[in-house]
Amino acid sequence: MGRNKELNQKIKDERKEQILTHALRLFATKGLAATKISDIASASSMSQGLIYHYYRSKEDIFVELISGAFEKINAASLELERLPLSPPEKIRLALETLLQGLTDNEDTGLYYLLIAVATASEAIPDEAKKVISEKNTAPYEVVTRIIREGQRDGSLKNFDAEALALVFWTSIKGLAIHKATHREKFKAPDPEILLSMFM
Amino acid sequence: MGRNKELNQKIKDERKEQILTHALRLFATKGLAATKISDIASASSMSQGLIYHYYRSKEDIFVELISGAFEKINAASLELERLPLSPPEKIRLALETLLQGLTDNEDTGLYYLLIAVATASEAIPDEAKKVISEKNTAPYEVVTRIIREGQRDGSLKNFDAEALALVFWTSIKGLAIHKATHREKFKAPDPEILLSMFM
DNA sequence: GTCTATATCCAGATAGAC
DNA sequence: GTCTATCTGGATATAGAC
Repeated sequence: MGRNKELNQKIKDERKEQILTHALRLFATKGLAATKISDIASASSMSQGLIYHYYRSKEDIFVELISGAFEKINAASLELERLPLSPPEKIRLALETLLQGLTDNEDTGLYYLLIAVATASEAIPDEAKKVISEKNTAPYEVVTRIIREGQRDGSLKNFDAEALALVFWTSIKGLAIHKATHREKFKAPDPEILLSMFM
Repeated sequence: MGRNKELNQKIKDERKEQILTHALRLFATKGLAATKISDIASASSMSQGLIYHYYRSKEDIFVELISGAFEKINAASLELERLPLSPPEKIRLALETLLQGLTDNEDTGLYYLLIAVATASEAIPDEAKKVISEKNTAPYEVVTRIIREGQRDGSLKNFDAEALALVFWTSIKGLAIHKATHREKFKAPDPEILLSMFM
């Protein structure tokens, strides 16, 4: 009996994962309001009603995705900060990884797109707004700290650190958005271009 | 009678302009699907039904705005190109003007935001997609040409010109999107930061 | 030209059979 | 757990009075 419960739970989790994967793509490319539950259902090869067996509402799915996106990005940011690398090396690694993620068509790109689209829109659930306002600052702060450190030892340019961090992230988001429409045609720019703002 | 007709036409045009102004702000901040006709109506201080006296549908308004946005931006791009300035001066002027427009809360910023949001979303009318695919490339091409010219005379850095133009515009759009959520708190970065990618 | 009232449609969410 | 059928609400768009 305990075994069955465990197995059922696992199946349930997989189902939820499946829904999330397809919802991510749809929300990121069409937005929350324009994505219908039936879109998510048919993308996930299940009936429209079945979605409600796993999630209470469309907004629930959206909020879970937003939370997950920030968790991943924030975890990656903190991980980057703790690597045994010099500030310029950290910035270079971050840019290379992010740009590579965009060209490789990884979910990463979709997460950035989702966040970009979500932060840009006022038409999102209050809970999503709360998540954004709570978790959106961490990546900016991490990059700001790395830049400050590099400026202290003279290895990074002396622009205002917060402004540089802002440009860092908004450039990535801008590229993610551009990629959304140009899918196969999209070619990420040479990381050296963006790097030249920092070093 | 001719006079009356003229006057009526003028009033009608003003009404339409009024609707467009408010629709621009709403579409740019909430997106097409999440913006209700009643939102536009109440923002424009008129009844919901009256909108249909001026426009056939919500999508019509959207398409007209998108077209107008591209016309303005494309005209500004071509104008920039024809100014009697050196390539680095043109790039500098463009960045300064664009960033200034963002901080000054001008409609310009909303136009960029609208375009960024619209190009990012698949959930827009087919006619809007057509307009985008036809008119979106001009600003990229103008910037590419300016960069090439600057590279020939050695006044601009030798990165791939198209990649540079891509970063130019996606950075601006990324900042426009960021500004959308941070309204009053938003402070545009020093143009020199972005400029350091070019010269 | 402008409003109010309403027809129509469509999407979110629920109920209940299997 | 999954489906089909249905309820319900809300938004687009229209009709008709003033």
